[in-house]
Amino acid sequence: MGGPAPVTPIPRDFFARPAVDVAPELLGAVIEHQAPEGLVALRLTEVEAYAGQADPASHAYRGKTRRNAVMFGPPGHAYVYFTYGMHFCVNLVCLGEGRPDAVLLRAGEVIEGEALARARRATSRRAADLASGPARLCQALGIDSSFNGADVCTAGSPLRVRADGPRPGTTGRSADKAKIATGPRVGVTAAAEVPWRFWIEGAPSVSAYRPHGPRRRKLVTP
DNA sequence: TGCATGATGTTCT
DNA sequence: GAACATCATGCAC
Repeated sequence: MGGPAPVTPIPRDFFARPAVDVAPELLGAVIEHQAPEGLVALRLTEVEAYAGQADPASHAYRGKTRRNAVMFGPPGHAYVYFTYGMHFCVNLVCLGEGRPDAVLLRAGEVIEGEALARARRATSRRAADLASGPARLCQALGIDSSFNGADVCTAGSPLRVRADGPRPGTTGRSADKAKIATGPRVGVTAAAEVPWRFWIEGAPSVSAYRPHGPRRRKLVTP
């Protein structure tokens, strides 16, 4: 008795749809990681949809590989990948049944466990920067490759996603009332014209879109 | 305040 | 061998 409050994750059916439909509805939802050292929960403020094998920017575009195998599995699981030699990013698998849609979690605001999130991200001075970016979000939550394939729809799972219920006594910003904006995805060159990035208008944790120029390769003269 | 660049390793061609 | 769904830093103004 008197244990932690029961957690009701979002039902798996919610994810059994195209990522483009799921992504905007995930804004305002809460992802939380119950680690041995504590709990960190954050409200999602920025996501991107990746439309499986029809989307040139998707990791699943070229078919199933060892890395993206989780995307081809059942919906409601986490697809965690390692990139740029030092960062993790996390997606939530949608559709399923061999249709590898996914939603990339790009940013969120910490609503529980801020002390732990700050400890994990010593470089962040501002609270809004704790999970402002896909790799920062993973770092704040303590997500690494061991969470690849984790089920986020099970109450007992250390990593789960729940809808943001009404929160009496707070400002209660929710996706229902907040304005949702859309735009091009960040850091992808393929299908750059598709506005499949969704964020909560005005959320301080959302990083501004940087139309960064082409990355100049290191000039190597053999 | 804003941009240019190095760090660093896995994956795929 | 090259690309990569990035981040933090350093320097110019």
